[in-house]
Formats: sequence, C-alpha cells, structure tokens
Amino acid sequence: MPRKAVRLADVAAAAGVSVSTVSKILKGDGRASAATRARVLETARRLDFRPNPLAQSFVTGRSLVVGVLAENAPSTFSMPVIIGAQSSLGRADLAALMYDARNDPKARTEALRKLQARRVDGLIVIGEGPDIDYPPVPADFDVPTVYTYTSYRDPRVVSYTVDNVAIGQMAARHLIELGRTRIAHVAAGRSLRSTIDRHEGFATTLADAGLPLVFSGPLYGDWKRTWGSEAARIILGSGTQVDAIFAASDDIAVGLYATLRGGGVRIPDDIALIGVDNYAKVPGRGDRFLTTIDRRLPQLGSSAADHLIRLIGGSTESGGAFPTASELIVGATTRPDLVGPVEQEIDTYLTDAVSDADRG
Amino acid sequence: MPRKAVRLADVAAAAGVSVSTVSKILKGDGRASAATRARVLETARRLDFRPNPLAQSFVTGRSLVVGVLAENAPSTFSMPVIIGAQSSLGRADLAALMYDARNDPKARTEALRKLQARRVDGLIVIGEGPDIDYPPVPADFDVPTVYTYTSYRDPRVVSYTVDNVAIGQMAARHLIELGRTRIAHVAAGRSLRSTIDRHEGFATTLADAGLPLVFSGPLYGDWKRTWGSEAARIILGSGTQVDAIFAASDDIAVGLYATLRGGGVRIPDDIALIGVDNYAKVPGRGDRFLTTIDRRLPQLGSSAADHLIRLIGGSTESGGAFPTASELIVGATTRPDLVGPVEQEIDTYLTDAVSDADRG
DNA sequence: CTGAAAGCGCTTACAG
DNA sequence: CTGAAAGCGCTTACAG
Repeated sequence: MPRKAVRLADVAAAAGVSVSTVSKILKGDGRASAATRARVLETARRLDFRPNPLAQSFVTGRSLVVGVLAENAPSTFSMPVIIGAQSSLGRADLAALMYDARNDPKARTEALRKLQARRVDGLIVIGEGPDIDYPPVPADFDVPTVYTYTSYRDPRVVSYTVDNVAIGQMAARHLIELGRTRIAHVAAGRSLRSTIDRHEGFATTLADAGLPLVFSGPLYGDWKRTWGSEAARIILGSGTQVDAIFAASDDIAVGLYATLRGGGVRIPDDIALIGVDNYAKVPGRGDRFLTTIDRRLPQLGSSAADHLIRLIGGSTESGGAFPTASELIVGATTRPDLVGPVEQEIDTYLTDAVSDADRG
Repeated sequence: MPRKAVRLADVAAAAGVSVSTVSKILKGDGRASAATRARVLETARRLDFRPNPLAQSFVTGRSLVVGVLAENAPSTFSMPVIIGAQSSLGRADLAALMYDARNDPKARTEALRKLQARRVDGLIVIGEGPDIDYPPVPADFDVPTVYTYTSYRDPRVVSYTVDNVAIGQMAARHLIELGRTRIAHVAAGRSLRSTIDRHEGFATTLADAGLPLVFSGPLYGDWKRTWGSEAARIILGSGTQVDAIFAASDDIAVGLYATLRGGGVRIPDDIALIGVDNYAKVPGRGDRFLTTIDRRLPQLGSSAADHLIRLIGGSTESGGAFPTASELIVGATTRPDLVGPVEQEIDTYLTDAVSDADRG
C-alpha cells in the first residue's frame, strides 16, 4: 500500500486534466469525452486512488456516521438487535456511534446532544421491547430516525417491532396442525403489551379453528422457569384435560417440561409444548429439545437499519409506500402488517425440534 | 437548537477577536490574556458553539472512527464482546465501523481495504475465542490494532483474551472451599486450547491442595448438554466416588444435573456442580440454579477497546508498561497475567446460586 | 467538454 | 499576546 495517500490532484496531474474534471468523472457525472473519461478512470485505477472520506464528509456535510441510542445495550435481547443493525450499517459503510442510556433520562439527553454535535446522518433508537415505555426522541432532533424494539406505536414515527400478535397466531397454528384440541396458554404478566398481543393472535386463531381455549383464558404469571413449574402444578392439579401448551418464554416452557414430566406426562406425546425466544442457540451447543418461536431480533435490527439507510439516501418513501416486511426478510416466515407509517414485522419462524432423548 | 450551526468565525466576530485566537483558547492553548480568554469562553458558551467535527477530522486527519472486524458478529459469544467494546468506544465519542467477516478470508481482506480507505483511527479484531485460529491482520495495515477473543498469543500484538487457566483455578478453588475431595473434570474437546488451559489451572490447583483428580484426567467430550448426560452415565456406571464436578459449559452442567438427578443423586448435596458461561442471564428470567463462572465477555470487549483508545490517544505505553488487568476491571475477581505486550485477563467471577427448588 | 476558482470550517506555523 | 494566511482534499456552481 502506498505510504502517502494519493489525492484527486495526483490523479489529475497524472492524467493531464483538471481536478474538477477528475472529480466529476469519478462520480459518474455524464459530460465528458469518452477519451478523457477512459484516461482518467484508468489513471485513478492505476494509482489506486481512494477519495479521502474526511474531505468528502467535510464538504458534503454527510458524516457517514449513524447514532445508535440504546436504552440498555448489554441486555440479552438488546444485543442481537444492535448487532443486526450494525451489520446492516457496516454493509452500507456507515459507522455507528453508540451511546447506552442505561434507563437514565439525563444520559439519554446528553447522548442526543452529542449525536447532534457530531452531525450524525441518522439515528436508531433501540428500546427494551414492547413492555417498557419511555419518552421518544424530542422532535427538534432533526435527523432521520428509526425506532426499533421499542413500545412505540405512534404512526408519526418509523418503528420496527416484533409482531406479537403474529407470534400468538403462529403458536396456535402450529399446535392446531399437530392435531391438538385442548390447548392452554401459559402467559407472563397480565397487563404486558406482549402478553395482550400474543393472546389476541392466539385466541383468535383458536376461535377461527373452532377450538376452545382451555381455562377460558391465559394463566398469568411471569417470565421465569419457576412460573412454568407452578403452572404445570396448576394444570395437573386442575384435573383439566390439556394436550398442548403455548408458553410465553422458553424458560417457562422448560419449567413446564420438567414438572409435567415429573408428574408422569409424556412430552410431546401427551402434551405438546411451544415456547418463545429460541434461547439456546449457541452453535453446536444447547441441543434444543423444545419447539420455540424465534423473534429474529438480529433481523429486526437490520431491517430498522436498512430502512434508515434508505431514509438517509434521500429516499422520500413514507406512509404506505414503505416496503413490506416480506421484502425485508429473506428465508423467514413473514407477514407484512402495515399500519400507517408504522411497520410491524412478524420476524419469527418456527424451530421444530425433536423431543428430548434424555430420560434422566 | 439553532437552525444554523454556529462556527468558529461567529464566535470570533461576536467576541471581537480573530478566528485563530478563538481556536487556540478553546483548545486550551496557554498564551492568551485572562481578559480575552474569559470573553471568548463566555461568548462560545453563550452561542452554544460546538466545533464541527467534520472540519476537525478533515484537518487533523483523525476520523474519530474505529474499525471493528468481527469474525462472526451475530454469534452468541461474539455479541457481548462487540457490545462491550462499542460501549467503551461510545464513552470516548468514537464511532465503530463494523464489518462481519463471516469466516470468509476475502471478506476479511475487503473489510480491511475499506477500513484503510476510511481512515479509521484504530482497529479492534474480534475472533471466536481461543479454539479457532485464523490469520492476523497483515502488518502493512498500519493503524493501532487490538485483538480480543481471538486465539492469538503472539507477544507482538496486543490481545485481550479470556484467561482459561484462571477459570480452571477458580473452579477448583470453589469446589475445594466447599470441602469436596473427590473432584472430576468433565471437559469439552481434548485438543482445544480452552480445554488444555482450563485443565492446567484446574489440575494444578487440586494438586496444590493435595487432592487427587478423579479418573486421573478430564473426561473429554464436546460442549453439549447431551455430553453432560453421557458423562453422568459414565460416572454413575464407573462406581467411582465423586462429590464434585467441574463442567466445561453450563450446557454440559445441565445435562449432568438432569441425568445425575435421574440416577438418584442429590445436587449439590451429594455432588456439587460448577459450569462455565453464566448462560441464563436474562434479568428476571432464567432463575439460575447452578453455580457457574461468567467469562465477563462485555468487560473483555470494553477492556480491549479502552486499551485501543489509549493507543490512539498517542499513548506510548508498550510492553510491561501496560496497565494490569486489575486496573482495567472493576468489581471483578481479576488476576493480572502479563506476557510481554500480550495481556491476558481473568475476566471471570463466580456466580453462586441456590440449588434447584424444582423437584419436578 | 473542460478548467479556474471559491468554499466547506477548522488548525497551525508564522509574523508582528 | 494576537492575527493574517495558508492549507487540509474534496465538490460545485460558473465561465469559457
């Protein structure tokens, strides 16, 4: 590699033309004779010219940096969203300046001030899912902004979120397709947005299939494995016949699994189980033994980033003109669900797995 | 916020001095009368002047962007390292331009070319742990570089890695302190660097305590839960008395747990178990029920980034002058282990947990 | 079709 | 102690 960076002026001198001519030709500006164009292009290639992005940013005002404002960066579910977003940004040669608000309003404000001063070209706000609220970015932060993994459903903002209604639907469809008819829903907190949405999709799909919801409603608890165990005892103790359970998390599903098995229930022969999170996904490890729904959080983040990249690119897309989710996600079961300029993605797929061979 | 950004020239005009005087005063350059200094500072504050970083980067040549070259960004163990690094970078107002090599040599080369062209101020290379090798960045990539979570032990590069010897020591000490005397090691692959290092620390600590290693060596397998189950059957079938097991991963530990329990063994009463990974760390979920060693991967990444930040800052530290690990990590059990300019961190802590209340 | 020139907003010798 | 001036490497009207 050349010790000293070659500049536009070097190319111009070598090609025997002016700097402005080289500049125009290199950025594809039409008006140039074929001969000049060829010579300049050839010279630039020969000298391995790479325009200095620092100079370009300075003159164009585009920093090639995007702000990433995370509410809680190191959390298990934020990380994949951030990594997904950043992978997309890298593909577009955009750097990410990340600040972690750590649920601190002052840190959030300070981060926005810094991002503004830094002249970021855009902003991605990454929340902590649909169940945790906090104020949106002030309107006077006048930079293209996309929210993801937040609780926002405001049609005035672009927001990519997990489609929890669809998760409920997928879970129901899966269990129905297995031929189950006595299906229960072991949910997390009763008032959580995610619980409400998932149950809406779940209950509607069951109703459409003419199936009852066992216990005529979800069993409400929390996200933990211990709640799964408790729910199993409730189900076993109720004497109610159940042949399938939709669990709100894989942890709950594991608790259900252990306690039901302890109670003599065969999984999935007697009771089929489906969870959410696809939590054990270390390659070559985990050897998943329960069916689960993956929220595809990296894809969520990358979809949000791709959208922002289009906005930065001067795209004027808005409202219903947004690309549908099925255009954004490859190789996944998707369902576009467009509400005004808010885009919800299903961002989920079923991971079917074998039943546990461990008869310990 | 002002519609139009205020420039150095605006401050100069308002304060009645020259642009160069403002520039010098604002960056703390000494020679200035107290009166001028006060007036300029006050004016800058009043106008809320923020220097245009695009202009600054252009003239100084410092891009305020750091390259992040990840070997496999979305993998479970890479993500926390990347997020940790990026949090540190953000604290230093440095953006991260991340490329994901996806184990593709050509992608790696291309990423380096782009980072070079982008004039990044530094580079962080994030690997896939000590067990996977690939070539280092070519020497002609003349930018401060720090490696982390890679297999490098080359004293010519700065490399932050998990200290697996220390992990073995911690596991042994923990089990010894519990009063256990018949201690086994259920390891992953025999030839893995991590296995070898952990066993070195483990066996040495046992020997120092005058304790034998049951089976006179590790039981070798893989990282999976199923291997844990198989190992449990081996242990139970051997008739050998065992009262504690060091498992190479939490997945293995879970397999051991399930199968030992199935065999009538009480955990931890009869056999104490310790794993590695602290895998179930979703806040409020997981309700961890096994003792584990956390590798503190976010701290690993942030330590690497902090080191790079110092290098970029023009620090001339090198060789033994590097700060020790205990200076870098707060609130953790650390052990500085300095080998030339290579710095290894222990980056681990014990998470003691209650035994499982789930008697399912 | 091509080039001279201004300008982006700073920093940094250099002169006074 | 302070300021005039050059310069960083591009882009972009504008003129020819």
